[in-house]
Amino acid sequence: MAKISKKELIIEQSRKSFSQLGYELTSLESIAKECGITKPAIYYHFKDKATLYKAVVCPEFTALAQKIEESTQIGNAVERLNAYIHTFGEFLISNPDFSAIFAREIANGSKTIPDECIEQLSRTIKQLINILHTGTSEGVFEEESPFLVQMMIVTPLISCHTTRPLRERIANFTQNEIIPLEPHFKNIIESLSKKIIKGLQC
Amino acid sequence: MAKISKKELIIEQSRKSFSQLGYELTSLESIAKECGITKPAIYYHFKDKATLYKAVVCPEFTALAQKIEESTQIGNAVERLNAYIHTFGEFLISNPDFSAIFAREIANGSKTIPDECIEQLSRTIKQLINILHTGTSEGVFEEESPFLVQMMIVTPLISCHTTRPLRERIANFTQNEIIPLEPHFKNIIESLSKKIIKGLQC
DNA sequence: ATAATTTTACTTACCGTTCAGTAAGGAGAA
DNA sequence: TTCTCCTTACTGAACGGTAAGTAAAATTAT
Repeated sequence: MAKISKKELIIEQSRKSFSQLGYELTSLESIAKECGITKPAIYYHFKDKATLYKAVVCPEFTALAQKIEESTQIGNAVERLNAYIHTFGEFLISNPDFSAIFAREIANGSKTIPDECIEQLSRTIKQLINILHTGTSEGVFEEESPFLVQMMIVTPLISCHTTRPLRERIANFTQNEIIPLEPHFKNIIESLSKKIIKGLQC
Repeated sequence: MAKISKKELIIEQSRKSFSQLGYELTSLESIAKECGITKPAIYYHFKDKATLYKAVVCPEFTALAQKIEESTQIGNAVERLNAYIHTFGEFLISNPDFSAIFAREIANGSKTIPDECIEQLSRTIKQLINILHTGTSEGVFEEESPFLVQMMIVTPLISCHTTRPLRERIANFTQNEIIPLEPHFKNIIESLSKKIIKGLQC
Protein backbone atom coordinates (compact mmCIF):
# COMPACT_ATOMS: atom_id res chain seq x y z
CA MET A 1 0.00 0.00 0.00
CA ALA A 2 1.45 3.28 -1.12
CA LYS A 3 2.15 5.80 1.58
CA ILE A 4 -0.07 8.74 0.86
CA SER A 5 0.03 11.85 2.95
CA LYS A 6 -3.17 13.36 4.24
CA LYS A 7 -2.44 16.45 2.18
CA GLU A 8 -2.33 14.32 -0.96
CA LEU A 9 -5.55 12.62 0.10
CA ILE A 10 -7.26 15.98 0.45
CA ILE A 11 -6.09 16.97 -3.02
CA GLU A 12 -7.36 13.74 -4.54
CA GLN A 13 -10.78 13.98 -2.97
CA SER A 14 -10.97 17.65 -3.89
CA ARG A 15 -10.16 16.86 -7.48
CA LYS A 16 -13.05 14.41 -7.64
CA SER A 17 -15.44 16.87 -6.07
CA PHE A 18 -14.33 19.87 -8.15
CA SER A 19 -14.69 17.69 -11.23
CA GLN A 20 -18.12 16.33 -10.39
CA LEU A 21 -19.74 19.37 -8.79
CA GLY A 22 -17.66 22.34 -9.84
CA TYR A 23 -15.95 24.90 -7.63
CA GLU A 24 -19.05 26.55 -6.18
CA LEU A 25 -20.97 23.42 -5.23
CA THR A 26 -17.93 21.75 -3.73
CA SER A 27 -18.07 22.18 0.03
CA LEU A 28 -14.94 21.80 2.10
CA GLU A 29 -16.90 20.02 4.79
CA SER A 30 -17.91 17.24 2.40
CA ILE A 31 -14.32 16.85 1.23
CA ALA A 32 -13.18 16.63 4.83
CA LYS A 33 -15.82 14.01 5.56
CA GLU A 34 -14.68 11.86 2.67
CA CYS A 35 -11.09 12.16 3.90
CA GLY A 36 -12.14 11.15 7.39
CA ILE A 37 -11.10 14.45 8.89
CA THR A 38 -12.76 17.73 9.78
CA LYS A 39 -12.93 20.96 7.85
CA PRO A 40 -10.35 22.96 9.81
CA ALA A 41 -7.85 20.19 9.08
CA ILE A 42 -8.09 21.28 5.47
CA TYR A 43 -7.32 24.83 6.58
CA TYR A 44 -4.25 23.53 8.31
CA HIS A 45 -2.88 22.35 4.97
CA PHE A 46 -4.33 25.02 2.65
CA LYS A 47 -4.85 28.72 3.15
CA ASP A 48 -8.32 28.79 1.67
CA LYS A 49 -10.60 27.14 -0.87
CA ALA A 50 -9.00 28.92 -3.83
CA THR A 51 -5.55 27.76 -2.81
CA LEU A 52 -6.78 24.19 -2.54
CA TYR A 53 -8.24 24.49 -6.01
CA LYS A 54 -4.89 25.67 -7.33
CA ALA A 55 -3.16 22.74 -5.65
CA VAL A 56 -5.55 20.44 -7.50
CA VAL A 57 -5.34 22.10 -10.86
CA CYS A 58 -1.75 23.24 -11.33
CA PRO A 59 -0.08 19.81 -11.37
CA GLU A 60 -2.52 18.64 -14.01
CA PHE A 61 -1.74 21.47 -16.38
CA THR A 62 1.96 21.04 -15.75
CA ALA A 63 1.80 17.31 -16.49
CA LEU A 64 -0.17 18.01 -19.66
CA ALA A 65 2.33 20.55 -20.94
CA GLN A 66 5.18 18.19 -20.11
CA LYS A 67 3.67 15.28 -22.02
CA ILE A 68 2.76 17.42 -25.00
CA GLU A 69 6.27 18.84 -25.24
CA GLU A 70 7.86 15.42 -24.96
CA SER A 71 5.71 13.75 -27.57
CA THR A 72 5.80 16.42 -30.26
CA GLN A 73 9.54 16.79 -30.74
CA ILE A 74 10.21 14.41 -33.60
CA GLY A 75 8.71 13.76 -37.01
CA ASN A 76 7.26 15.88 -39.75
CA ALA A 77 4.46 18.36 -39.19
CA VAL A 78 1.69 15.86 -39.82
CA GLU A 79 3.20 13.30 -37.45
CA ARG A 80 3.78 15.90 -34.79
CA LEU A 81 0.23 17.25 -35.02
CA ASN A 82 -1.06 13.71 -34.80
CA ALA A 83 1.09 13.16 -31.72
CA TYR A 84 -0.20 16.44 -30.22
CA ILE A 85 -3.80 15.34 -30.59
CA HIS A 86 -3.21 11.79 -29.38
CA THR A 87 -1.19 12.93 -26.39
CA PHE A 88 -3.92 15.30 -25.36
CA GLY A 89 -6.58 12.62 -25.78
CA GLU A 90 -4.63 10.05 -23.84
CA PHE A 91 -3.98 12.55 -21.11
CA LEU A 92 -7.75 12.84 -20.70
CA ILE A 93 -7.98 9.07 -20.35
CA SER A 94 -5.31 8.88 -17.66
CA ASN A 95 -6.60 12.00 -15.88
CA PRO A 96 -10.34 11.35 -15.82
CA ASP A 97 -11.20 14.38 -13.68
CA PHE A 98 -9.43 16.84 -15.93
CA SER A 99 -12.08 17.05 -18.65
CA ALA A 100 -14.83 18.38 -16.42
CA ILE A 101 -12.51 20.79 -14.61
CA PHE A 102 -11.09 22.20 -17.84
CA ALA A 103 -14.53 22.34 -19.45
CA ARG A 104 -15.83 24.42 -16.57
CA GLU A 105 -12.87 26.75 -16.86
CA ILE A 106 -13.52 27.17 -20.57
CA ALA A 107 -17.19 27.89 -19.92
CA ASN A 108 -16.29 30.25 -17.14
CA GLY A 109 -13.96 32.66 -18.86
CA SER A 110 -11.19 30.90 -16.93
CA LYS A 111 -11.57 33.32 -14.07
CA THR A 112 -10.37 30.83 -11.51
CA ILE A 113 -7.36 29.49 -13.39
CA PRO A 114 -4.14 30.63 -11.72
CA ASP A 115 -1.40 32.25 -13.79
CA GLU A 116 0.83 29.24 -13.23
CA CYS A 117 -1.62 27.11 -15.22
CA ILE A 118 -1.90 29.70 -17.95
CA GLU A 119 1.85 29.52 -18.30
CA GLN A 120 1.64 25.76 -18.76
CA LEU A 121 -1.13 26.18 -21.30
CA SER A 122 0.98 28.67 -23.20
CA ARG A 123 3.72 26.02 -23.38
CA THR A 124 1.38 23.66 -25.21
CA ILE A 125 0.13 26.41 -27.48
CA LYS A 126 3.67 27.37 -28.35
CA GLN A 127 4.26 23.80 -29.37
CA LEU A 128 1.16 23.84 -31.54
CA ILE A 129 2.18 27.14 -33.10
CA ASN A 130 5.54 25.62 -33.93
CA ILE A 131 3.97 22.53 -35.50
CA LEU A 132 1.55 24.56 -37.59
CA HIS A 133 4.26 26.97 -38.67
CA THR A 134 6.52 24.12 -39.72
CA GLY A 135 3.63 22.63 -41.65
CA THR A 136 2.86 25.81 -43.56
CA SER A 137 6.56 26.34 -44.29
CA GLU A 138 6.74 22.85 -45.73
CA GLY A 139 3.61 23.57 -47.73
CA VAL A 140 1.59 20.72 -46.22
CA PHE A 141 -0.73 22.81 -44.06
CA GLU A 142 -2.89 25.75 -44.94
CA GLU A 143 -2.38 28.74 -42.69
CA GLU A 144 -4.79 28.77 -39.79
CA SER A 145 -5.19 30.45 -36.40
CA PRO A 146 -3.52 28.21 -33.79
CA PHE A 147 -6.23 29.12 -31.31
CA LEU A 148 -8.90 27.79 -33.65
CA VAL A 149 -6.96 24.60 -34.23
CA GLN A 150 -6.43 24.27 -30.49
CA MET A 151 -10.15 24.61 -29.89
CA MET A 152 -10.94 22.13 -32.64
CA ILE A 153 -8.75 19.64 -30.82
CA VAL A 154 -9.40 20.35 -27.18
CA THR A 155 -13.09 21.10 -26.92
CA PRO A 156 -14.54 18.10 -28.76
CA LEU A 157 -12.31 15.70 -26.82
CA ILE A 158 -13.15 17.26 -23.49
CA SER A 159 -16.84 17.35 -24.18
CA CYS A 160 -16.83 13.68 -25.11
CA HIS A 161 -16.51 13.06 -21.40
CA THR A 162 -18.71 15.79 -20.05
CA THR A 163 -21.61 15.30 -22.46
CA ARG A 164 -22.17 11.63 -21.83
CA PRO A 165 -25.36 12.17 -19.79
CA LEU A 166 -26.52 14.79 -22.28
CA ARG A 167 -26.07 12.40 -25.17
CA GLU A 168 -28.01 9.73 -23.34
CA ARG A 169 -30.91 12.07 -22.72
CA ILE A 170 -30.91 13.19 -26.34
CA ALA A 171 -30.88 9.56 -27.47
CA ASN A 172 -34.07 8.99 -25.48
CA PHE A 173 -35.81 11.57 -27.62
CA THR A 174 -34.55 10.16 -30.89
CA GLN A 175 -35.74 6.62 -30.23
CA ASN A 176 -37.14 6.03 -33.67
CA GLU A 177 -34.03 7.24 -35.37
CA ILE A 178 -31.07 4.97 -35.74
CA ILE A 179 -28.32 6.49 -33.67
CA PRO A 180 -24.98 4.86 -34.22
CA LEU A 181 -23.43 3.71 -30.97
CA GLU A 182 -20.80 6.08 -29.81
CA PRO A 183 -17.37 4.75 -30.59
CA HIS A 184 -14.86 4.26 -27.86
CA PHE A 185 -12.77 7.20 -26.89
CA LYS A 186 -9.55 5.96 -28.50
CA ASN A 187 -11.39 5.69 -31.78
CA ILE A 188 -12.69 9.21 -31.30
CA ILE A 189 -9.17 10.51 -30.81
CA GLU A 190 -8.03 8.73 -33.96
CA SER A 191 -11.05 9.87 -35.92
CA LEU A 192 -10.74 13.48 -34.80
CA SER A 193 -7.03 13.56 -35.53
CA LYS A 194 -7.55 12.28 -39.07
CA LYS A 195 -10.26 14.83 -39.75
CA ILE A 196 -8.37 17.79 -38.36
CA ILE A 197 -5.22 16.91 -40.27
CA LYS A 198 -7.22 16.33 -43.44
CA GLY A 199 -9.01 19.63 -42.91
CA LEU A 200 -5.73 21.46 -42.52
CA GLN A 201 -3.85 19.89 -45.41
CA CYS A 202 -3.40 21.77 -48.67
CA MET B 1 -39.84 52.34 -27.30
CA ALA B 2 -40.95 48.75 -27.17
CA LYS B 3 -43.34 47.81 -24.38
CA ILE B 4 -41.60 45.24 -22.25
CA SER B 5 -43.32 43.53 -19.37
CA LYS B 6 -41.54 43.24 -16.05
CA LYS B 7 -41.54 39.49 -16.44
CA GLU B 8 -39.65 39.83 -19.70
CA LEU B 9 -37.27 42.25 -18.03
CA ILE B 10 -36.54 39.72 -15.30
CA ILE B 11 -35.84 37.07 -17.92
CA GLU B 12 -33.48 39.33 -19.82
CA GLN B 13 -31.50 40.35 -16.75
CA SER B 14 -31.42 36.74 -15.61
CA ARG B 15 -30.08 35.62 -18.95
CA LYS B 16 -27.23 38.09 -18.66
CA SER B 17 -26.43 37.02 -15.12
CA PHE B 18 -26.70 33.29 -15.76
CA SER B 19 -24.44 33.77 -18.76
CA GLN B 20 -21.83 35.84 -16.97
CA LEU B 21 -21.79 34.20 -13.55
CA GLY B 22 -23.43 30.81 -14.00
CA TYR B 23 -26.41 29.38 -12.17
CA GLU B 24 -24.87 29.09 -8.71
CA LEU B 25 -23.27 32.52 -8.51
CA THR B 26 -26.35 34.27 -9.86
CA SER B 27 -28.27 35.69 -6.93
CA LEU B 28 -31.93 36.50 -7.29
CA GLU B 29 -31.45 39.59 -5.18
CA SER B 30 -28.94 41.05 -7.62
CA ILE B 31 -31.26 40.34 -10.55
CA ALA B 32 -34.08 42.03 -8.71
CA LYS B 33 -31.86 45.03 -8.01
CA GLU B 34 -30.98 45.40 -11.68
CA CYS B 35 -34.67 45.21 -12.57
CA GLY B 36 -35.49 47.88 -10.00
CA ILE B 37 -37.66 45.52 -7.96
CA THR B 38 -37.21 43.30 -4.92
CA LYS B 39 -36.51 39.61 -4.69
CA PRO B 40 -40.01 38.44 -3.77
CA ALA B 41 -41.27 40.16 -6.91
CA ILE B 42 -39.33 37.53 -8.85
CA TYR B 43 -41.09 34.85 -6.83
CA TYR B 44 -44.37 36.38 -7.84
CA HIS B 45 -43.58 35.64 -11.49
CA PHE B 46 -41.54 32.44 -11.11
CA LYS B 47 -41.95 29.53 -8.75
CA ASP B 48 -38.26 29.28 -7.92
CA LYS B 49 -34.76 29.85 -9.25
CA ALA B 50 -34.80 26.68 -11.35
CA THR B 51 -38.06 27.71 -13.01
CA LEU B 52 -36.63 31.10 -13.84
CA TYR B 53 -33.60 29.41 -15.37
CA LYS B 54 -35.90 27.29 -17.54
CA ALA B 55 -37.77 30.38 -18.66
CA VAL B 56 -34.43 31.84 -19.76
CA VAL B 57 -33.08 28.78 -21.45
CA CYS B 58 -35.98 27.04 -23.18
CA PRO B 59 -36.84 29.76 -25.72
CA GLU B 60 -33.20 29.87 -26.81
CA PHE B 61 -33.03 26.17 -27.55
CA THR B 62 -36.37 26.29 -29.32
CA ALA B 63 -35.28 29.19 -31.51
CA LEU B 64 -32.06 27.38 -32.34
CA ALA B 65 -33.84 24.18 -33.38
CA GLN B 66 -36.29 26.20 -35.44
CA LYS B 67 -33.57 28.04 -37.34
CA ILE B 68 -31.53 24.90 -37.92
CA GLU B 69 -34.54 23.04 -39.31
CA GLU B 70 -35.49 25.91 -41.58
CA SER B 71 -32.05 26.42 -43.02
CA THR B 72 -31.09 22.81 -43.70
CA GLN B 73 -33.98 21.71 -45.87
CA ILE B 74 -32.65 22.31 -49.35
CA GLY B 75 -29.49 21.49 -51.25
CA ASN B 76 -27.11 18.57 -51.35
CA ALA B 77 -25.46 17.09 -48.29
CA VAL B 78 -22.45 19.39 -48.43
CA GLU B 79 -24.59 22.49 -48.81
CA ARG B 80 -26.90 21.41 -46.02
CA LEU B 81 -24.03 20.66 -43.63
CA ASN B 82 -22.53 24.03 -44.48
CA ALA B 83 -25.90 25.65 -43.73
CA TYR B 84 -26.12 23.72 -40.45
CA ILE B 85 -22.77 25.02 -39.28
CA HIS B 86 -23.38 28.59 -40.44
CA THR B 87 -26.83 28.72 -38.89
CA PHE B 88 -25.46 27.56 -35.58
CA GLY B 89 -22.63 30.07 -35.72
CA GLU B 90 -24.90 32.94 -36.64
CA PHE B 91 -27.28 31.96 -33.87
CA LEU B 92 -24.41 32.48 -31.43
CA ILE B 93 -23.85 35.94 -32.86
CA SER B 94 -27.47 36.99 -32.49
CA ASN B 95 -27.82 35.34 -29.08
CA PRO B 96 -24.65 36.47 -27.34
CA ASP B 97 -25.54 34.99 -23.94
CA PHE B 98 -26.18 31.54 -25.31
CA SER B 99 -22.55 30.45 -25.70
CA ALA B 100 -21.65 30.72 -22.03
CA ILE B 101 -24.91 29.17 -20.87
CA PHE B 102 -24.58 26.22 -23.23
CA ALA B 103 -20.88 25.82 -22.44
CA ARG B 104 -21.66 25.57 -18.76
CA GLU B 105 -24.31 22.97 -19.42
CA ILE B 106 -21.86 20.95 -21.48
CA ALA B 107 -19.27 21.17 -18.72
CA ASN B 108 -21.86 20.33 -16.13
CA GLY B 109 -23.25 17.07 -17.43
CA SER B 110 -26.31 19.10 -18.42
CA LYS B 111 -27.88 18.42 -15.04
CA THR B 112 -29.89 21.62 -15.09
CA ILE B 113 -31.16 21.45 -18.66
CA PRO B 114 -34.91 20.77 -18.68
CA ASP B 115 -36.32 17.97 -20.83
CA GLU B 116 -38.01 20.53 -23.05
CA CYS B 117 -34.59 21.79 -24.15
CA ILE B 118 -33.28 18.28 -24.69
CA GLU B 119 -36.19 17.73 -27.03
CA GLN B 120 -35.19 20.79 -29.01
CA LEU B 121 -31.59 19.64 -29.11
CA SER B 122 -32.71 16.27 -30.40
CA ARG B 123 -34.50 18.07 -33.24
CA THR B 124 -31.23 19.60 -34.38
CA ILE B 125 -29.36 16.30 -33.99
CA LYS B 126 -32.00 14.54 -36.06
CA GLN B 127 -31.39 17.07 -38.77
CA LEU B 128 -27.64 16.47 -38.61
CA ILE B 129 -28.15 12.69 -38.68
CA ASN B 130 -30.27 13.14 -41.78
CA ILE B 131 -27.67 15.29 -43.50
CA LEU B 132 -24.83 12.90 -42.71
CA HIS B 133 -26.88 9.90 -43.77
CA THR B 134 -27.75 11.54 -47.07
CA GLY B 135 -24.08 12.35 -47.55
CA THR B 136 -22.91 8.79 -46.99
CA SER B 137 -25.65 7.43 -49.23
CA GLU B 138 -24.51 9.76 -51.99
CA GLY B 139 -20.94 8.66 -51.36
CA VAL B 140 -19.66 12.14 -50.57
CA PHE B 141 -19.20 11.68 -46.81
CA GLU B 142 -17.38 9.04 -44.87
CA GLU B 143 -19.46 7.46 -42.15
CA GLU B 144 -19.01 9.16 -38.82
CA SER B 145 -20.76 9.37 -35.45
CA PRO B 146 -23.20 12.29 -35.58
CA PHE B 147 -22.42 13.08 -31.97
CA LEU B 148 -18.76 13.52 -32.78
CA VAL B 149 -19.58 15.72 -35.75
CA GLN B 150 -21.98 17.69 -33.58
CA MET B 151 -19.26 18.25 -31.01
CA MET B 152 -16.76 19.22 -33.67
CA ILE B 153 -19.19 21.91 -34.76
CA VAL B 154 -20.70 23.12 -31.53
CA THR B 155 -17.89 23.14 -29.00
CA PRO B 156 -15.24 25.10 -30.94
CA LEU B 157 -17.77 27.76 -31.91
CA ILE B 158 -19.10 28.12 -28.40
CA SER B 159 -15.68 28.26 -26.86
CA CYS B 160 -14.63 31.01 -29.27
CA HIS B 161 -16.80 33.25 -27.13
CA THR B 162 -16.11 31.86 -23.71
CA THR B 163 -12.33 31.56 -24.08
CA ARG B 164 -11.67 35.13 -25.07
CA PRO B 165 -10.19 36.11 -21.68
CA LEU B 166 -8.28 32.84 -21.54
CA ARG B 167 -6.74 33.48 -24.95
CA GLU B 168 -5.72 36.95 -23.90
CA ARG B 169 -4.01 35.65 -20.80
CA ILE B 170 -2.22 32.97 -22.79
CA ALA B 171 -1.11 35.59 -25.32
CA ASN B 172 0.57 37.50 -22.49
CA PHE B 173 2.79 34.51 -21.83
CA THR B 174 3.70 33.98 -25.45
CA GLN B 175 4.88 37.55 -26.01
CA ASN B 176 7.97 36.63 -27.94
CA GLU B 177 6.11 34.29 -30.22
CA ILE B 178 4.18 35.65 -33.13
CA ILE B 179 0.57 34.90 -32.44
CA PRO B 180 -1.65 35.59 -35.40
CA LEU B 181 -4.51 37.89 -34.51
CA GLU B 182 -7.68 35.97 -33.99
CA PRO B 183 -9.90 36.28 -37.01
CA HIS B 184 -13.40 37.61 -36.71
CA PHE B 185 -16.09 35.20 -35.75
CA LYS B 186 -17.71 35.02 -39.18
CA ASN B 187 -14.37 33.98 -40.61
CA ILE B 188 -14.08 31.33 -37.92
CA ILE B 189 -17.47 29.92 -38.86
CA GLU B 190 -16.46 29.79 -42.50
CA SER B 191 -13.07 28.33 -41.70
CA LEU B 192 -14.47 25.67 -39.38
CA SER B 193 -17.17 24.72 -41.85
CA LYS B 194 -14.64 24.22 -44.64
CA LYS B 195 -12.41 22.09 -42.45
CA ILE B 196 -15.17 19.89 -41.10
CA ILE B 197 -16.62 19.29 -44.55
CA LYS B 198 -13.18 18.59 -45.96
CA GLY B 199 -12.47 16.23 -43.08
CA LEU B 200 -15.68 14.33 -43.68
CA GLN B 201 -15.44 14.06 -47.45
CA CYS B 202 -14.36 10.81 -49.10
C1' DA C 1 -71.96 56.67 -12.41
C1' DT C 2 -70.27 55.20 -8.34
C1' DA C 3 -69.33 52.27 -4.56
C1' DA C 4 -67.68 47.58 -3.19
C1' DT C 5 -64.82 43.89 -4.11
C1' DT C 6 -61.29 41.31 -6.00
C1' DT C 7 -56.99 40.69 -8.38
C1' DT C 8 -52.47 42.17 -9.82
C1' DA C 9 -48.07 43.22 -8.73
C1' DC C 10 -45.55 44.13 -5.84
C1' DT C 11 -42.89 45.54 -0.69
C1' DT C 12 -40.99 44.89 4.02
C1' DA C 13 -39.42 41.82 7.22
C1' DC C 14 -37.94 37.57 8.22
C1' DC C 15 -36.61 32.35 8.59
C1' DG C 16 -33.66 28.39 8.02
C1' DT C 17 -29.75 26.68 6.07
C1' DT C 18 -25.36 26.43 4.19
C1' DC C 19 -20.85 27.58 3.88
C1' DA C 20 -16.13 29.79 4.15
C1' DG C 21 -13.30 30.78 7.53
C1' DT C 22 -11.43 31.29 12.67
C1' DA C 23 -10.18 30.88 17.66
C1' DA C 24 -8.58 28.00 20.97
C1' DG C 25 -7.13 23.94 22.62
C1' DG C 26 -5.29 19.09 22.77
C1' DA C 27 -2.88 14.56 21.73
C1' DG C 28 1.21 12.57 20.32
C1' DA C 29 5.87 12.62 18.44
C1' DA C 30 10.65 14.52 18.51
C1' DT D 1 9.23 21.52 25.73
C1' DT D 2 7.98 22.43 21.38
C1' DC D 3 6.21 21.39 16.97
C1' DT D 4 2.97 18.86 14.00
C1' DC D 5 -1.55 17.82 12.95
C1' DC D 6 -5.45 17.80 14.04
C1' DT D 7 -10.56 18.62 16.91
C1' DT D 8 -14.48 21.14 18.99
C1' DA D 9 -17.07 24.99 18.86
C1' DC D 10 -18.06 28.91 16.81
C1' DT D 11 -18.87 33.52 13.76
C1' DG D 12 -20.68 36.14 10.10
C1' DA D 13 -22.43 36.60 5.79
C1' DA D 14 -25.08 35.22 1.90
C1' DC D 15 -28.70 33.06 -0.16
C1' DG D 16 -33.15 30.71 -1.43
C1' DG D 17 -37.48 30.99 -0.14
C1' DT D 18 -41.80 32.60 2.61
C1' DA D 19 -45.39 35.17 5.39
C1' DA D 20 -47.95 39.01 5.61
C1' DG D 21 -49.36 43.24 4.13
C1' DT D 22 -50.45 47.07 0.62
C1' DA D 23 -51.26 50.48 -3.23
C1' DA D 24 -53.27 50.65 -7.52
C1' DA D 25 -55.75 48.77 -11.28
C1' DA D 26 -59.49 45.99 -12.94
C1' DT D 27 -63.92 43.99 -12.27
C1' DT D 28 -68.40 43.60 -10.52
C1' DA D 29 -72.50 45.06 -8.06
C1' DT D 30 -75.79 48.67 -6.98
